[in-house]
Amino acid sequence: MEKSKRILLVEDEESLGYLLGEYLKMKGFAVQWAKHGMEAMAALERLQFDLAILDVTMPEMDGFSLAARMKEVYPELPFLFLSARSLKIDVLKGFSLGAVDYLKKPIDEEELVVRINAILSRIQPDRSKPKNITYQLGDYRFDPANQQLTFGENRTRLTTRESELLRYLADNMNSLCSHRDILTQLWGENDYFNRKSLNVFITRLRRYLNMDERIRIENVHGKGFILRAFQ
Amino acid sequence: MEKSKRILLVEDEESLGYLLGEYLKMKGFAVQWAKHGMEAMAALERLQFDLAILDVTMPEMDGFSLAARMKEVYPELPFLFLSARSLKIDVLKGFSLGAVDYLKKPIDEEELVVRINAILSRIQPDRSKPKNITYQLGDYRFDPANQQLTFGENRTRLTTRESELLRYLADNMNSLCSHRDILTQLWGENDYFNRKSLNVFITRLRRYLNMDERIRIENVHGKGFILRAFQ
DNA sequence: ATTCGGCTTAATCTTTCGTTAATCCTTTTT
DNA sequence: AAAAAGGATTAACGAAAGATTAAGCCGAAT
Repeated sequence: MEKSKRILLVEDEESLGYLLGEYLKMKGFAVQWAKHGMEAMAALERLQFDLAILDVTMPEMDGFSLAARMKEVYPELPFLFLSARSLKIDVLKGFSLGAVDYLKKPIDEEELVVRINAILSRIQPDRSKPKNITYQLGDYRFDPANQQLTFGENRTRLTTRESELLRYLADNMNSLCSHRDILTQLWGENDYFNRKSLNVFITRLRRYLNMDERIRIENVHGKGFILRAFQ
Repeated sequence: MEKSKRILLVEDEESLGYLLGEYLKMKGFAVQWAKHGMEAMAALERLQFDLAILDVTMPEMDGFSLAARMKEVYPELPFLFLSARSLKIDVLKGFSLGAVDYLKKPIDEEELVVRINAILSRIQPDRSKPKNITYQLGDYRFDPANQQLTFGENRTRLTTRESELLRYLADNMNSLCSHRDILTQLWGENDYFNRKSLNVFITRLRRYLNMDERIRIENVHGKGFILRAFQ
Protein backbone atom coordinates (compact mmCIF):
# COMPACT_ATOMS: atom_id res chain seq x y z
CA MET A 1 0.00 0.00 0.00
CA GLU A 2 1.40 3.30 -1.10
CA LYS A 3 1.33 6.23 1.25
CA SER A 4 -1.40 8.62 0.27
CA LYS A 5 -0.39 11.98 -1.10
CA ARG A 6 -0.96 15.00 1.07
CA ILE A 7 -2.86 17.89 -0.38
CA LEU A 8 -3.34 21.36 1.05
CA LEU A 9 -6.64 22.79 -0.14
CA VAL A 10 -7.08 26.52 0.33
CA GLU A 11 -10.66 27.58 -0.35
CA ASP A 12 -12.72 30.16 1.48
CA GLU A 13 -16.12 29.03 0.30
CA GLU A 14 -17.60 26.68 2.88
CA SER A 15 -19.60 24.45 0.62
CA LEU A 16 -17.07 24.06 -2.18
CA GLY A 17 -14.21 23.58 0.25
CA TYR A 18 -16.04 20.88 2.15
CA LEU A 19 -17.25 19.11 -0.94
CA LEU A 20 -13.91 19.15 -2.70
CA GLY A 21 -12.08 18.09 0.45
CA GLU A 22 -14.36 15.12 1.00
CA TYR A 23 -14.20 14.13 -2.63
CA LEU A 24 -10.42 14.15 -2.64
CA LYS A 25 -10.31 12.18 0.60
CA MET A 26 -12.62 9.64 -0.99
CA LYS A 27 -10.14 9.40 -3.83
CA GLY A 28 -7.41 8.49 -1.40
CA PHE A 29 -5.67 11.78 -0.74
CA ALA A 30 -4.81 13.11 2.69
CA VAL A 31 -6.44 16.51 2.58
CA GLN A 32 -5.95 19.50 4.83
CA TRP A 33 -8.49 22.23 4.23
CA ALA A 34 -7.48 25.79 5.05
CA LYS A 35 -10.05 28.57 4.75
CA HIS A 36 -7.64 31.42 4.19
CA GLY A 37 -4.02 32.31 3.67
CA MET A 38 -3.00 32.52 7.29
CA GLU A 39 -4.43 29.13 8.03
CA ALA A 40 -2.65 27.74 4.99
CA MET A 41 0.71 29.10 6.11
CA ALA A 42 0.14 27.64 9.56
CA ALA A 43 -0.65 24.24 8.07
CA LEU A 44 2.49 24.39 5.95
CA GLU A 45 4.54 25.10 9.03
CA ARG A 46 3.05 22.12 10.79
CA LEU A 47 2.82 19.49 8.05
CA GLN A 48 4.46 18.51 4.83
CA PHE A 49 2.51 18.45 1.58
CA ASP A 50 2.90 17.09 -1.90
CA LEU A 51 0.63 19.61 -3.61
CA ALA A 52 -1.32 22.77 -2.81
CA ILE A 53 -4.60 23.73 -4.44
CA LEU A 54 -5.32 27.42 -4.18
CA ASP A 55 -8.51 29.31 -4.83
CA VAL A 56 -7.68 32.61 -6.51
CA THR A 57 -10.49 34.77 -5.22
CA MET A 58 -10.35 34.93 -1.47
CA PRO A 59 -10.81 37.81 0.96
CA GLU A 60 -7.76 39.16 2.82
CA MET A 61 -5.02 37.31 0.96
CA ASP A 62 -5.86 36.14 -2.56
CA GLY A 63 -4.46 32.98 -4.06
CA PHE A 64 -1.80 34.80 -6.04
CA SER A 65 -0.37 36.55 -3.01
CA LEU A 66 -0.48 33.35 -1.06
CA ALA A 67 1.34 31.51 -3.84
CA ALA A 68 4.05 34.14 -3.83
CA ARG A 69 4.55 33.80 -0.09
CA MET A 70 4.47 30.03 -0.25
CA LYS A 71 7.07 30.03 -2.97
CA GLU A 72 9.38 32.11 -0.80
CA VAL A 73 9.28 29.69 2.08
CA TYR A 74 8.58 26.33 0.41
CA PRO A 75 9.91 26.66 -3.12
CA GLU A 76 9.70 22.92 -3.75
CA LEU A 77 5.97 22.59 -3.23
CA PRO A 78 3.98 22.45 -6.47
CA PHE A 79 0.67 24.30 -6.55
CA LEU A 80 -2.26 24.83 -8.87
CA PHE A 81 -5.00 27.41 -9.02
CA LEU A 82 -8.74 27.13 -9.07
CA SER A 83 -10.52 30.21 -10.30
CA ALA A 84 -13.81 31.59 -11.43
CA ARG A 85 -11.80 34.32 -13.09
CA SER A 86 -10.96 32.78 -16.41
CA LEU A 87 -9.57 35.97 -17.86
CA LYS A 88 -6.47 35.27 -19.86
CA ILE A 89 -4.46 37.73 -17.82
CA ASP A 90 -5.23 35.78 -14.68
CA VAL A 91 -4.24 32.49 -16.21
CA LEU A 92 -0.95 33.96 -17.38
CA LYS A 93 -0.32 35.49 -13.99
CA GLY A 94 -0.99 32.17 -12.33
CA PHE A 95 1.55 30.36 -14.45
CA SER A 96 4.08 33.15 -14.16
CA LEU A 97 3.96 32.62 -10.41
CA GLY A 98 5.04 29.06 -11.02
CA ALA A 99 1.74 27.20 -10.97
CA VAL A 100 1.67 23.73 -12.47
CA ASP A 101 -1.94 24.11 -13.60
CA TYR A 102 -4.81 26.57 -13.66
CA LEU A 103 -8.36 25.25 -13.59
CA LYS A 104 -11.40 27.33 -14.37
CA LYS A 105 -14.54 27.01 -12.31
CA PRO A 106 -16.90 25.30 -12.33
CA ILE A 107 -14.55 22.49 -11.42
CA ASP A 108 -15.21 19.01 -12.63
CA GLU A 109 -14.06 16.85 -9.74
CA GLU A 110 -13.09 13.91 -11.88
CA GLU A 111 -11.00 16.09 -14.13
CA LEU A 112 -9.38 17.68 -11.12
CA VAL A 113 -8.36 14.28 -9.81
CA VAL A 114 -6.80 13.13 -13.07
CA ARG A 115 -4.95 16.41 -13.36
CA ILE A 116 -3.67 16.05 -9.81
CA ASN A 117 -2.50 12.54 -10.57
CA ALA A 118 -0.81 13.72 -13.73
CA ILE A 119 1.07 16.32 -11.70
CA LEU A 120 2.00 14.01 -8.84
CA SER A 121 3.20 11.26 -11.11
CA ARG A 122 5.60 13.68 -12.73
CA ILE A 123 7.21 14.59 -9.46
CA GLN A 124 10.38 12.63 -8.92
CA PRO A 125 9.55 10.08 -6.24
CA ASP A 126 12.53 11.42 -4.33
CA ARG A 127 15.90 10.05 -5.30
CA SER A 128 16.03 7.85 -2.24
CA LYS A 129 19.58 7.05 -1.43
CA PRO A 130 20.61 3.42 -1.36
CA LYS A 131 19.64 1.72 1.86
CA ASN A 132 22.86 0.06 2.72
CA ILE A 133 25.27 2.91 2.63
CA THR A 134 27.35 3.77 5.65
CA TYR A 135 28.51 7.17 6.70
CA GLN A 136 31.94 8.13 7.92
CA LEU A 137 31.57 10.73 10.64
CA GLY A 138 34.99 11.72 11.83
CA ASP A 139 36.33 8.47 13.30
CA TYR A 140 32.83 7.10 13.70
CA ARG A 141 31.16 4.82 11.25
CA PHE A 142 27.41 4.98 11.09
CA ASP A 143 25.39 2.18 9.59
CA PRO A 144 21.73 3.20 9.31
CA ALA A 145 20.58 -0.15 7.97
CA ASN A 146 21.73 -1.88 11.15
CA GLN A 147 21.16 1.13 13.35
CA GLN A 148 24.60 1.15 14.78
CA LEU A 149 27.42 3.52 15.36
CA THR A 150 30.95 2.25 15.76
CA PHE A 151 34.03 3.98 17.06
CA GLY A 152 36.97 1.65 16.89
CA GLU A 153 36.00 -1.35 19.01
CA ASN A 154 33.21 0.55 20.65
CA ARG A 155 29.75 -0.15 19.28
CA THR A 156 26.57 1.76 20.07
CA ARG A 157 23.19 0.37 19.15
CA LEU A 158 20.82 3.10 18.09
CA THR A 159 17.06 3.14 18.41
CA THR A 160 14.98 3.67 15.30
CA ARG A 161 14.44 7.33 15.90
CA GLU A 162 18.02 7.99 16.82
CA SER A 163 19.11 6.32 13.64
CA GLU A 164 16.61 8.12 11.44
CA LEU A 165 17.57 11.45 12.92
CA LEU A 166 21.30 10.86 12.58
CA ARG A 167 20.76 9.73 9.03
CA TYR A 168 18.82 12.84 8.19
CA LEU A 169 21.57 15.00 9.63
CA ALA A 170 24.29 12.98 7.94
CA ASP A 171 22.54 13.26 4.59
CA ASN A 172 22.67 17.01 5.02
CA MET A 173 26.14 17.14 6.50
CA ASN A 174 27.37 20.62 7.26
CA SER A 175 24.13 22.27 6.27
CA LEU A 176 21.23 23.47 8.30
CA CYS A 177 18.36 21.08 8.91
CA SER A 178 15.37 23.05 10.08
CA HIS A 179 13.20 21.86 12.93
CA ARG A 180 10.30 22.02 10.61
CA ASP A 181 11.79 19.74 8.01
CA ILE A 182 13.14 17.24 10.50
CA LEU A 183 9.85 17.05 12.34
CA THR A 184 7.51 16.92 9.38
CA GLN A 185 9.79 14.39 7.76
CA LEU A 186 10.49 12.07 10.68
CA TRP A 187 7.77 12.75 13.24
CA GLY A 188 5.01 13.61 10.77
CA GLU A 189 4.00 16.76 12.55
CA ASN A 190 5.77 19.88 13.69
CA ASP A 191 4.36 20.94 17.04
CA TYR A 192 5.59 22.08 20.43
CA PHE A 193 5.83 18.64 21.99
CA ASN A 194 7.57 16.98 19.12
CA ARG A 195 10.11 19.75 19.12
CA LYS A 196 10.81 19.01 22.77
CA SER A 197 11.22 15.40 21.87
CA LEU A 198 13.66 16.30 19.13
CA ASN A 199 15.78 18.15 21.68
CA VAL A 200 16.03 15.02 23.78
CA PHE A 201 17.22 13.01 20.81
CA ILE A 202 19.78 15.63 19.90
CA THR A 203 21.18 15.38 23.39
CA ARG A 204 21.45 11.61 23.07
CA LEU A 205 23.19 11.77 19.70
CA ARG A 206 25.60 14.29 21.12
CA ARG A 207 26.48 11.94 23.93
CA TYR A 208 27.13 9.11 21.48
CA LEU A 209 29.26 11.37 19.32
CA ASN A 210 31.34 12.98 22.03
CA MET A 211 34.40 10.79 21.57
CA ASP A 212 35.51 12.60 18.44
CA GLU A 213 35.74 16.34 18.80
CA ARG A 214 35.77 16.87 15.08
CA ILE A 215 32.18 15.76 14.79
CA ARG A 216 29.56 17.90 16.45
CA ILE A 217 25.88 18.80 16.31
CA GLU A 218 25.48 22.56 16.36
CA ASN A 219 22.31 24.44 17.02
CA VAL A 220 21.20 27.45 14.99
CA HIS A 221 19.01 29.39 17.33
CA GLY A 222 15.38 29.31 16.33
CA LYS A 223 16.16 27.44 13.10
CA GLY A 224 17.47 23.94 13.56
CA PHE A 225 20.63 21.84 13.71
CA ILE A 226 23.78 21.21 11.73
CA LEU A 227 25.86 18.08 11.89
CA ARG A 228 29.28 19.50 11.40
CA ALA A 229 32.56 17.79 10.60
CA PHE A 230 35.79 19.67 11.07
CA GLN A 231 39.17 19.30 9.34
CA MET B 1 21.77 31.40 -24.16
CA GLU B 2 19.85 28.31 -23.31
CA LYS B 3 19.30 25.65 -25.90
CA SER B 4 15.80 25.88 -27.26
CA LYS B 5 13.39 23.11 -26.40
CA ARG B 6 12.29 20.77 -29.15
CA ILE B 7 8.59 20.32 -29.70
CA LEU B 8 6.83 17.84 -31.93
CA LEU B 9 3.53 19.26 -33.13
CA VAL B 10 1.09 16.79 -34.62
CA GLU B 11 -1.84 18.54 -36.29
CA ASP B 12 -3.64 17.64 -39.47
CA GLU B 13 -5.31 20.97 -40.11
CA GLU B 14 -3.11 22.99 -42.44
CA SER B 15 -3.90 26.45 -41.17
CA LEU B 16 -3.84 25.71 -37.43
CA GLY B 17 -0.71 23.60 -37.73
CA TYR B 18 1.14 26.27 -39.62
CA LEU B 19 0.01 29.08 -37.36
CA LEU B 20 0.77 27.26 -34.15
CA GLY B 21 4.14 26.07 -35.43
CA GLU B 22 5.22 29.54 -36.41
CA TYR B 23 4.00 31.01 -33.16
CA LEU B 24 5.94 28.51 -31.11
CA LYS B 25 9.06 29.09 -33.21
CA MET B 26 8.65 32.78 -32.58
CA LYS B 27 8.56 31.99 -28.88
CA GLY B 28 11.92 30.26 -29.13
CA PHE B 29 10.99 26.62 -29.49
CA ALA B 30 12.39 24.30 -32.10
CA VAL B 31 9.24 22.97 -33.72
CA GLN B 32 8.74 19.99 -35.95
CA TRP B 33 5.31 19.86 -37.53
CA ALA B 34 3.93 16.46 -38.47
CA LYS B 35 0.62 16.24 -40.29
CA HIS B 36 -0.34 12.76 -39.18
CA GLY B 37 0.66 9.85 -37.02
CA MET B 38 3.06 8.18 -39.44
CA GLU B 39 4.94 11.38 -39.98
CA ALA B 40 5.11 11.90 -36.24
CA MET B 41 6.56 8.45 -35.63
CA ALA B 42 9.10 9.05 -38.37
CA ALA B 43 10.10 12.35 -36.80
CA LEU B 44 10.49 10.67 -33.41
CA GLU B 45 12.76 8.13 -35.00
CA ARG B 46 14.90 10.83 -36.48
CA LEU B 47 15.00 13.47 -33.76
CA GLN B 48 14.81 13.84 -30.03
CA PHE B 49 12.03 15.91 -28.50
CA ASP B 50 11.25 17.47 -25.15
CA LEU B 51 7.50 17.57 -25.63
CA ALA B 52 4.82 16.42 -28.08
CA ILE B 53 1.62 18.29 -28.80
CA LEU B 54 -1.05 16.06 -30.26
CA ASP B 55 -4.31 16.98 -31.90
CA VAL B 56 -6.97 14.47 -30.89
CA THR B 57 -9.17 14.49 -33.97
CA MET B 58 -7.15 13.37 -36.94
CA PRO B 59 -7.95 11.06 -39.83
CA GLU B 60 -6.25 7.66 -40.01
CA MET B 61 -4.66 7.63 -36.58
CA ASP B 62 -6.24 9.84 -33.93
CA GLY B 63 -4.26 11.51 -31.18
CA PHE B 64 -5.13 8.90 -28.58
CA SER B 65 -3.90 6.01 -30.67
CA LEU B 66 -0.78 7.93 -31.56
CA ALA B 67 -0.15 8.67 -27.89
CA ALA B 68 -0.48 5.01 -27.05
CA ARG B 69 2.06 4.03 -29.70
CA MET B 70 4.42 6.80 -28.74
CA LYS B 71 4.27 5.75 -25.13
CA GLU B 72 5.29 2.24 -26.12
CA VAL B 73 8.40 3.36 -27.89
CA TYR B 74 9.29 6.61 -26.12
CA PRO B 75 7.83 6.31 -22.64
CA GLU B 76 9.85 9.25 -21.36
CA LEU B 77 8.48 11.82 -23.76
CA PRO B 78 5.80 14.00 -22.21
CA PHE B 79 2.84 14.88 -24.39
CA LEU B 80 -0.29 16.99 -24.22
CA PHE B 81 -3.50 17.01 -26.20
CA LEU B 82 -5.28 19.68 -28.12
CA SER B 83 -8.88 18.95 -28.79
CA ALA B 84 -12.13 20.39 -29.99
CA ARG B 85 -13.81 17.51 -28.21
CA SER B 86 -14.13 18.83 -24.72
CA LEU B 87 -16.32 15.98 -23.54
CA LYS B 88 -15.30 14.91 -20.10
CA ILE B 89 -14.80 11.35 -21.21
CA ASP B 90 -12.21 12.51 -23.70
CA VAL B 91 -10.34 14.56 -21.15
CA LEU B 92 -10.23 11.63 -18.77
CA LYS B 93 -9.08 9.33 -21.51
CA GLY B 94 -6.35 11.75 -22.45
CA PHE B 95 -4.97 11.85 -18.94
CA SER B 96 -5.35 8.13 -18.46
CA LEU B 97 -3.04 7.69 -21.42
CA GLY B 98 -0.46 9.67 -19.50
CA ALA B 99 -0.91 13.16 -20.90
CA VAL B 100 0.56 16.01 -18.95
CA ASP B 101 -2.18 18.40 -20.07
CA TYR B 102 -5.32 18.57 -22.16
CA LEU B 103 -6.27 21.84 -23.83
CA LYS B 104 -9.65 22.53 -25.30
CA LYS B 105 -9.93 24.36 -28.59
CA PRO B 106 -10.04 27.16 -29.41
CA ILE B 107 -6.45 27.37 -28.23
CA ASP B 108 -5.13 30.57 -26.79
CA GLU B 109 -1.55 30.63 -28.02
CA GLU B 110 -0.23 32.59 -25.08
CA GLU B 111 -1.81 30.22 -22.64
CA LEU B 112 -0.40 27.29 -24.55
CA VAL B 113 3.08 28.72 -24.26
CA VAL B 114 2.92 29.29 -20.52
CA ARG B 115 1.53 25.81 -20.04
CA ILE B 116 4.35 24.37 -22.13
CA ASN B 117 6.87 26.26 -20.06
CA ALA B 118 5.28 25.08 -16.85
CA ILE B 119 5.54 21.50 -18.07
CA LEU B 120 9.12 21.79 -19.29
CA SER B 121 10.35 23.50 -16.17
CA ARG B 122 8.79 20.72 -14.06
CA ILE B 123 10.19 17.95 -16.16
CA GLN B 124 13.74 19.16 -16.59
CA PRO B 125 15.06 18.34 -13.16
CA ASP B 126 17.20 21.47 -13.27
CA ARG B 127 20.58 19.93 -12.44
CA SER B 128 21.92 23.11 -10.99
CA LYS B 129 20.51 23.51 -7.53
CA PRO B 130 20.13 27.22 -6.99
CA LYS B 131 19.63 26.43 -3.35
CA ASN B 132 22.69 27.20 -1.32
CA ILE B 133 23.71 30.40 -2.96
CA THR B 134 26.66 32.08 -1.32
CA TYR B 135 27.99 35.58 -1.63
CA GLN B 136 31.61 36.45 -2.12
CA LEU B 137 32.38 39.59 -0.12
CA GLY B 138 36.01 40.43 -0.65
CA ASP B 139 37.80 37.48 0.88
CA TYR B 140 34.76 36.58 2.92
CA ARG B 141 32.23 34.01 1.91
CA PHE B 142 28.73 34.49 3.19
CA ASP B 143 26.31 31.59 3.34
CA PRO B 144 22.83 32.81 4.27
CA ALA B 145 21.26 29.34 4.31
CA ASN B 146 23.61 28.28 7.08
CA GLN B 147 23.89 31.72 8.60
CA GLN B 148 27.64 31.79 8.49
CA LEU B 149 30.46 33.96 7.32
CA THR B 150 33.83 32.45 6.59
CA PHE B 151 37.20 34.10 6.15
CA GLY B 152 39.77 31.47 5.36
CA GLU B 153 39.67 29.06 8.26
CA ASN B 154 37.84 31.52 10.43
CA ARG B 155 34.12 30.95 10.73
CA THR B 156 31.62 33.33 12.26
CA ARG B 157 28.16 32.11 13.13
CA LEU B 158 25.56 34.76 12.47
CA THR B 159 22.27 35.22 14.24
CA THR B 160 19.10 35.24 12.20
CA ARG B 161 18.85 39.02 12.09
CA GLU B 162 22.49 39.50 11.32
CA SER B 163 22.19 37.07 8.48
CA GLU B 164 19.02 38.63 7.11
CA LEU B 165 20.53 42.06 7.24
CA LEU B 166 23.79 41.08 5.61
CA ARG B 167 21.85 39.28 2.95
CA TYR B 168 19.77 42.35 2.25
CA LEU B 169 22.87 44.47 1.94
CA ALA B 170 24.67 41.88 -0.18
CA ASP B 171 21.71 41.63 -2.52
CA ASN B 172 22.01 45.37 -3.03
CA MET B 173 25.79 45.45 -3.12
CA ASN B 174 27.26 48.87 -3.73
CA SER B 175 23.90 50.58 -3.72
CA LEU B 176 22.06 52.45 -1.05
CA CYS B 177 19.72 50.55 1.22
CA SER B 178 17.48 53.03 2.99
CA HIS B 179 16.62 52.69 6.65
CA ARG B 180 13.02 52.66 5.69
CA ASP B 181 13.33 49.76 3.28
CA ILE B 182 15.53 47.68 5.54
CA LEU B 183 13.28 48.19 8.51
CA THR B 184 9.98 47.63 6.79
CA GLN B 185 11.40 44.61 5.04
CA LEU B 186 13.18 42.91 7.93
CA TRP B 187 11.69 44.36 11.10
CA GLY B 188 8.20 44.91 9.76
CA GLU B 189 8.01 48.43 11.11
CA ASN B 190 10.07 51.54 10.73
CA ASP B 191 10.17 53.41 14.05
CA TYR B 192 12.67 55.11 16.32
CA PHE B 193 13.53 52.06 18.37
CA ASN B 194 13.95 49.71 15.47
CA ARG B 195 16.27 52.18 13.84
CA LYS B 196 18.41 52.13 16.99
CA SER B 197 18.40 48.37 16.82
CA LEU B 198 19.50 48.48 13.21
CA ASN B 199 22.49 50.60 14.20
CA VAL B 200 23.56 47.98 16.68
CA PHE B 201 23.41 45.30 14.02
CA ILE B 202 25.39 47.42 11.59
CA THR B 203 28.11 47.76 14.19
CA ARG B 204 28.15 44.02 14.72
CA LEU B 205 28.41 43.28 11.02
CA ARG B 206 31.22 45.79 10.71
CA ARG B 207 33.15 44.00 13.40
CA TYR B 208 32.72 40.67 11.64
CA LEU B 209 33.82 42.19 8.36
CA ASN B 210 36.84 44.13 9.56
CA MET B 211 39.44 41.59 8.46
CA ASP B 212 39.19 42.62 4.83
CA GLU B 213 39.55 46.33 4.23
CA ARG B 214 38.09 46.10 0.77
CA ILE B 215 34.67 45.29 2.17
CA ARG B 216 32.94 47.95 4.18
CA ILE B 217 29.53 49.16 5.30
CA GLU B 218 29.20 52.88 4.66
CA ASN B 219 26.62 55.18 6.07
CA VAL B 220 24.79 57.81 4.03
CA HIS B 221 23.77 60.40 6.53
CA GLY B 222 20.06 60.46 7.10
CA LYS B 223 19.45 57.95 4.34
CA GLY B 224 20.77 54.47 5.00
CA PHE B 225 23.69 52.12 4.39
CA ILE B 226 25.75 50.75 1.52
CA LEU B 227 27.71 47.52 1.55
CA ARG B 228 30.66 48.50 -0.55
CA ALA B 229 33.33 46.35 -2.15
CA PHE B 230 36.50 48.04 -3.41
CA GLN B 231 38.97 47.04 -6.14
C1' DA C 1 0.69 -9.93 34.79
C1' DT C 2 5.37 -8.12 34.86
C1' DT C 3 9.32 -6.38 32.79
C1' DC C 4 11.74 -3.82 29.50
C1' DG C 5 12.96 -0.84 25.79
C1' DG C 6 11.88 3.30 23.56
C1' DC C 7 9.53 7.47 22.92
C1' DT C 8 7.25 11.39 25.11
C1' DT C 9 6.41 14.68 28.71
C1' DA C 10 7.89 17.30 32.50
C1' DA C 11 10.92 19.95 35.27
C1' DT C 12 14.95 22.65 35.75
C1' DC C 13 18.89 24.92 34.41
C1' DT C 14 21.72 27.36 30.78
C1' DT C 15 22.42 29.97 26.71
C1' DT C 16 21.22 32.98 23.12
C1' DC C 17 19.77 37.02 20.81
C1' DG C 18 17.10 41.11 19.86
C1' DT C 19 16.24 45.11 22.28
C1' DT C 20 17.14 49.04 25.13
C1' DA C 21 19.99 52.30 27.33
C1' DA C 22 23.95 55.09 28.07
C1' DT C 23 27.77 57.52 26.19
C1' DC C 24 30.57 59.34 22.81
C1' DC C 25 31.53 60.76 18.07
C1' DT C 26 30.27 62.93 13.46
C1' DT C 27 27.67 65.58 10.39
C1' DT C 28 24.47 69.14 9.41
C1' DT C 29 22.03 73.23 10.49
C1' DT C 30 21.46 77.62 12.67
C1' DA D 1 30.94 78.23 16.74
C1' DA D 2 27.21 76.31 19.04
C1' DA D 3 23.34 73.55 18.80
C1' DA D 4 20.86 69.84 17.05
C1' DA D 5 20.34 65.71 14.82
C1' DG D 6 22.14 61.39 13.28
C1' DG D 7 25.29 57.64 13.95
C1' DA D 8 28.71 54.41 16.44
C1' DT D 9 29.89 51.70 20.10
C1' DT D 10 29.58 49.12 24.21
C1' DA D 11 27.20 46.99 27.85
C1' DA D 12 23.29 44.98 30.10
C1' DC D 13 18.66 42.93 30.36
C1' DG D 14 15.00 39.68 29.95
C1' DA D 15 12.18 36.68 27.22
C1' DA D 16 12.49 32.76 24.48
C1' DA D 17 14.95 28.79 22.89
C1' DG D 18 17.83 25.04 23.96
C1' DA D 19 20.20 21.42 26.95
C1' DT D 20 20.00 18.07 30.21
C1' DT D 21 18.19 14.88 33.42
C1' DA D 22 14.50 12.42 35.22
C1' DA D 23 9.99 10.58 35.31
C1' DG D 24 5.92 8.74 32.86
C1' DC D 25 3.64 5.94 29.61
C1' DC D 26 2.69 2.32 26.46
C1' DG D 27 3.16 -1.56 23.64
C1' DA D 28 5.96 -5.78 22.89
C1' DA D 29 8.15 -9.55 24.74
C1' DT D 30 8.75 -12.66 28.47
